[in-house]
Amino acid sequence: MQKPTLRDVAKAAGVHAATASRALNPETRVLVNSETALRVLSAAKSLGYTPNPIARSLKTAKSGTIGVVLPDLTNPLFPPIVRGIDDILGPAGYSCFIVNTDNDAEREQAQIASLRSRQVDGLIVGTAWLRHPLLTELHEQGVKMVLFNRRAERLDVPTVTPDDAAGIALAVRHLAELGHRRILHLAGPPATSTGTARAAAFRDAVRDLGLDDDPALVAVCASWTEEDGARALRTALDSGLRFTAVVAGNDLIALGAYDVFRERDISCPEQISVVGFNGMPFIDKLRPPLTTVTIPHQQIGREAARMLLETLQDDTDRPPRSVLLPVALTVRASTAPPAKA
Amino acid sequence: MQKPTLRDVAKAAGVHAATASRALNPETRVLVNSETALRVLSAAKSLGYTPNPIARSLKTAKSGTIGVVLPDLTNPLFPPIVRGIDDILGPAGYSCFIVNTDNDAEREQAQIASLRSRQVDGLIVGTAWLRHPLLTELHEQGVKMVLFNRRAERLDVPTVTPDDAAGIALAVRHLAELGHRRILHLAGPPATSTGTARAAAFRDAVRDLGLDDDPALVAVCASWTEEDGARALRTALDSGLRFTAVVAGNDLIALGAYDVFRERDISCPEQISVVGFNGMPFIDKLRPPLTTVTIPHQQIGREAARMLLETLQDDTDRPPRSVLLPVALTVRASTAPPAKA
DNA sequence: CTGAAAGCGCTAACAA
DNA sequence: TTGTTAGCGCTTTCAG
Repeated sequence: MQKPTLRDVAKAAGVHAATASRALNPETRVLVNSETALRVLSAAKSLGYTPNPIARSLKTAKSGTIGVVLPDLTNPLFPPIVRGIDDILGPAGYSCFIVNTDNDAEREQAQIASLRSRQVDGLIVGTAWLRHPLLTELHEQGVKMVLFNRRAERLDVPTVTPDDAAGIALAVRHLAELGHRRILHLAGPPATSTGTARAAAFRDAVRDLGLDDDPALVAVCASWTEEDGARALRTALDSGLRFTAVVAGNDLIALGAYDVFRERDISCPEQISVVGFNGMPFIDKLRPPLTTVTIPHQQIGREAARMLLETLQDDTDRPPRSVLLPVALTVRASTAPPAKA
Repeated sequence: MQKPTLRDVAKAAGVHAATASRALNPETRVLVNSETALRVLSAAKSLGYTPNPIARSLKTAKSGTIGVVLPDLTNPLFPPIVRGIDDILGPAGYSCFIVNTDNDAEREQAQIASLRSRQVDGLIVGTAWLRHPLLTELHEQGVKMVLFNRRAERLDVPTVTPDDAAGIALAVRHLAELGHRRILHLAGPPATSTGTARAAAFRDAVRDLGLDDDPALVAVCASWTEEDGARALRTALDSGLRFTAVVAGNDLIALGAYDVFRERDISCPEQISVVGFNGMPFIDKLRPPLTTVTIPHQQIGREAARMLLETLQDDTDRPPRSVLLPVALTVRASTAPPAKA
């Protein structure tokens, strides 16, 4: 037995396919006699009819699918965000394609091309660079999109990010209150908004609190990874720079710091304190449990999804609003007062 | 300017749409004069033509999409598997929809229904229960699927799992060699193949090695979570049961054990050793770093994807083969010789 | 080897 | 309020 089609339902209800279509679609149901509609609905139910979204898409030029563009799903930051996205998009009738760019521009281009060829209705993008020609071009072509986590310059699209500045301020204040005066910032790549925003916020906080404002106390990591975090910290240590605490650009960089501590027999927090950023799952179980700035992962996903839905809904090109989500400092055992020198 | 269609390409190449279609499709290209084909190809390239998979799907009744069914993407076990799946399916021209069931039968049914309505060509399922009426029914309806991680009874579909028995044997032998004789197994739910297989393997290993074979030394967890792992361990401890080591059904259960150790000031590995299962990301950074049975996550995904592709290819209902992937014991600091009593 | 024609399942004018 | 008609973009017989 074949899967029943709209025509089968129509025949069973004794109406034309068009009428059945109208009756089945909540939007257009008002156009149809309610008795007829009921007849169609019950016919559909008894046949076990489910509409074929492919056929609908072909007609309407809307696929009911969304592309989610990530650097790497394997980064524990993203799964909760993806869940958040799905929590909103699923009930709204959309499904997601997830692609990984591995921070590679070419791969990103290919992946997004593939998404577009699948006729996704919109994009939720977590891979933005400050300068991002590809995204700019897509936006100019009218591709609907929302950015999350990172922003892009000169790209007027809705954006959902954690409150980077507030988070860093919390971290620095916490360390200052513990008595630290020389704090190293392991900054993320300056090509990302999160990298620059957090670094800027760090300098601001240091000045506001009257701590040692030494430019050497900002070390830049080439990527948001353990490896590059470790590398930057090693360089700082080797240069003879003195500091008693580290504010890492994110949790992975903080993990890189942990690796260096182990290599060099530095005890944390006794010799050096560390604060992370993001509140990745399971970092409460590390050795030592990581003090970090917790961001609302799921909520970032939900908010981004909601904004995309809005964007898809009204065609009015009203100025995109952007959202800063509140963060909180979660104090654990990786921070303590500095050792009395 | 509109996106170019096949007809545009055909017109530009001075041929009929049908010919263009044949030329563009590698499968049918042989049917067409190679000069003509070249003309079509170059026309396509210069117009920037990309085929519309929706239209193709409508005609061919194949969507080029696959459904991936997980308990919860947020469980760190799954992202690497999903990457593995994608690594194979992407280049083969497929895209994935990922759904989360949250171990809820109703939700699973709804999610799979949604996948089917999107006309997915096949399913890669990581949520199998030993008795799984829904999957059985789908299989009877001819839905193509591959199971991974967990198996289902009386369901003749290809399956990719880690070698549970070998892994548990490695874990038990390791502990035995350290000198442990009374080992507690925190078993996963017996409704899952992994739960029963690992528990059975545990009893076998204990007997083979001549360790204390006390039935009380297998405690069953209600789910594969930290909470239920902790709960089971607390009960065992409260009952006065004596043991010097724990083989956890998986890493999350092992994490639950860690929580109990902290609650009760039990030091690991000095008082109790622990071995996990799965080799989740980041467990090397726990306190203490977890000794665990490492499974080849990405490879599980890749293998499952490959098997699904095979299944989709030949319609011959040849008996499904199943694959056991090799595992390895990764020894870290959560295991040590038992304290001299 | 290529063209003509039909149709996948649905929706959106337009007419009645 | 309902039916008629046409067509989304592609593939696939069937002729030629």
